[in-house]
Amino acid sequence: MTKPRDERSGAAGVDPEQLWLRPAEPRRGRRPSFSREEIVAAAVALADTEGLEAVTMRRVAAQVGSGAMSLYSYAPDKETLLELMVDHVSAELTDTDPPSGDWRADLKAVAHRQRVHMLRHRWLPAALSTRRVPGPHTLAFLEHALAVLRPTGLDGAAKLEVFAQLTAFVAGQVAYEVAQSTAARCPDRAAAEARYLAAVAADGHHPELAEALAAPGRPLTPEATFTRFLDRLIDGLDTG
Amino acid sequence: MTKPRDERSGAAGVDPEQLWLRPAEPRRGRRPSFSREEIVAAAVALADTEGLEAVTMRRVAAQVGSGAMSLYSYAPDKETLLELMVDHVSAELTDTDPPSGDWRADLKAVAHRQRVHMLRHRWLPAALSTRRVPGPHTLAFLEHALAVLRPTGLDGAAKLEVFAQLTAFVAGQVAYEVAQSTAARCPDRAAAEARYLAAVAADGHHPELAEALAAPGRPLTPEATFTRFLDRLIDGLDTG
DNA sequence: TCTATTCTCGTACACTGTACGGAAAAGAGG
DNA sequence: CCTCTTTTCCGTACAGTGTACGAGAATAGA
Repeated sequence: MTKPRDERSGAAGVDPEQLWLRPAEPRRGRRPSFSREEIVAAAVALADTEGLEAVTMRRVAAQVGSGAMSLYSYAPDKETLLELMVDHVSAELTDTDPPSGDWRADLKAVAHRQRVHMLRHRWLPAALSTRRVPGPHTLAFLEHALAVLRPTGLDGAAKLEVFAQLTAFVAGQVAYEVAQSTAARCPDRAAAEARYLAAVAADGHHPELAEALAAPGRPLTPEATFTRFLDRLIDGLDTG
Repeated sequence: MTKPRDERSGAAGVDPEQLWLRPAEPRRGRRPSFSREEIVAAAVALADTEGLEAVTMRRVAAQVGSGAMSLYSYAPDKETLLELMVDHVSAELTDTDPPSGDWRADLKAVAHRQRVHMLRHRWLPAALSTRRVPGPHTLAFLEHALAVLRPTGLDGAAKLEVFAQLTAFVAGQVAYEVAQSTAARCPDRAAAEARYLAAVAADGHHPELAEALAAPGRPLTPEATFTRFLDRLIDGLDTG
């Protein structure tokens, strides 16, 4: 990792006008051998199957059959490639029904779509955790969410805030859910952790933990927990 | 980055029993020149002032005045050092009053403490996003949270779930809040983004966005938004 | 003093993002 | 046709990463 970019430690990112409102075609010079779409799709495929840490410039390039440095003709840096990836998969969210009028139900549906979307692309919560400029597909989905929120009568800033916070909420829940499920996939690690917690509970200084581990209750499905939290959150939202 | 560890791609992490329940002292061989506490504190200081990406083995070592490889006598790898950092700062959360009996108020106080804690250590949301085994300080705070939840009558698994989800919620909100504030610190970037959004809004395909930007309403403070969401979440929680 | 054990840390290696610059390809103008 | 300009392609190089290895230093028990 090296960042000899001129940017000083403040914020990063590329001019969104140059990125998303591209000047179409320069019609001069060598024709590109690849498309941005193709490269971003390869990066997404890599992240989907092997995780975000497998997305390196060299591996993406190998996937599309180019040299590593060629990618820099399509995205100015890796950070931007990640932004493109996020917007690329957001295209899966843009086939939306018009709002039904019951904004709470519609908003819950929005959140559920986001959840299954993030579960399909498990790297999304991590990729969303840094600030990004919304691309066209993200904006299309935002447009839908704003339409859903229209009956609330909230003002502009409040509607945007609700959408952002809801997305952060879903990302947090999915990140936790994904962490849980990958931890459970490794039984000896899980067993070691259980032994450790049992040892802590047995030391006498953690009576509440001891009791919680002793009386576990029936196991909860992540989806049910998500739905319960989400319902509480949205049912309680003030209108106007 | 290289991970020639024997672990196969499944899960990572170190045996928590060996990590947290350490055998005290071996009383043989060369005496350690540093303490784990000292090293972890240096890493935390680095993360607090320069961000998580400044926490490299070499920089931490330089901070405590050792060679980079010496750190591996105190933590088996960087991942573990991060776990130690998380638990280290969690010590700031362990001076808790006993539950008042009003569990909703107590739980809101827990979340607010977590929020200011994460705002003090802005790298925490990112560090928490991967699965970690709770260390002693984290367990002490968990013990408090479980005590707070006692009046709810929830079973063990449900109480643990509520705590985990609440933590994920707070982390998500704080991550968003931090991203917002660092973006606002760079005025030309913010202006470029505003121009971009205005251009999108003006294209006629985003009427809701156009209206939201045109009627912004008065600006919201992050804390007020957090409180509103949190209250809705907790007031709506079912009891047992 | 010898030996076992532990910590210290210089060196080395595989890997990262990316600056640089030359070569290749394509259109425009002669 | 040749050039000029512009754009893409990509090999090479470099600074910086986590960490394996192993030689040396320090300490405790024999």
